[in-house]
Amino acid sequence: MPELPDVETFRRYLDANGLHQTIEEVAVADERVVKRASPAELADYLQGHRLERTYRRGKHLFAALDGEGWLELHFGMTGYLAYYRDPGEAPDYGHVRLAYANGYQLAFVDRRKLGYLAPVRDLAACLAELELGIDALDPELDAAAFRELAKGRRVQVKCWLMDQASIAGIGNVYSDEILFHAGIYPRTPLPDLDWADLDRLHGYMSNVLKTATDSQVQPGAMPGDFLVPLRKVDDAACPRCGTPLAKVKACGRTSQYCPTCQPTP
DNA sequence: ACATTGACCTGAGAGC
DNA sequence: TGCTCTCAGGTCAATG
Repeated sequence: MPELPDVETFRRYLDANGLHQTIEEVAVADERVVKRASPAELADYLQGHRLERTYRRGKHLFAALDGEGWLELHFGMTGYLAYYRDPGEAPDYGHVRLAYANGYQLAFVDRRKLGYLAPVRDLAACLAELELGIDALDPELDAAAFRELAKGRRVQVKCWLMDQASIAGIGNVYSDEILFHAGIYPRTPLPDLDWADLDRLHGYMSNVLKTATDSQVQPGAMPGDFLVPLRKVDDAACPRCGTPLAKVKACGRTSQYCPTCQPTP
């Protein structure tokens, strides 16, 4: 799940549920999802404090502690948050749990353990170290800035969209979605796109990411011309033209596309 | 520079 | 039913 729309949805979930309450206890069931600290250090870092506000850059989520410091949350491929009171509701694979003073728990759930939590003492330094580019939905990333970022790059367009150091937040699923709406074949070299192509791509990037976020990343709530709900459907047809969708490897990832709407150059 | 592959992890789903 | 195989929405390092 966790591309920009997913992480933005998690951010709103955390805003609605996990802020402004004192963390009484931190339980780490698997230390592999704790980075840059031992489980004891993380517990020490959080206990007695509150999370006060959130910040998201690309696929990375940060929660500010009261006083100094932040908590970083990265969701890997299978991570999400669960806030609950009844222990019977505790999800499987909740590798880290924050127990709040109000009796609720916030679990960091990650079946494959490719995500992590980490204490962050200096947010600016952390962002620099992660080498994250501008957030894909940052208002400053207008069409002109988008063209500027593409300048000089010779990668395939899908690789570029997924390059977190260039633009942060787009992964395999939403790069496919964006390229589908823009009518661009995923393996097209970036230099083959003209300004009109890049402007169109930029427009659909914003549009697709906002639309997916608005639908809270529920495939059933997305517009009828979205590919996301068709990802795991065998023999799916293009929602626009009915051509059977095809798959191709790009950037080492399986990419779904419509051979008619996204012709190979 | 760029593309590809394997590793990190582990479960879900397909095929036998 | 149970076993084996392949694949999965993210990154990173190593290799061509």
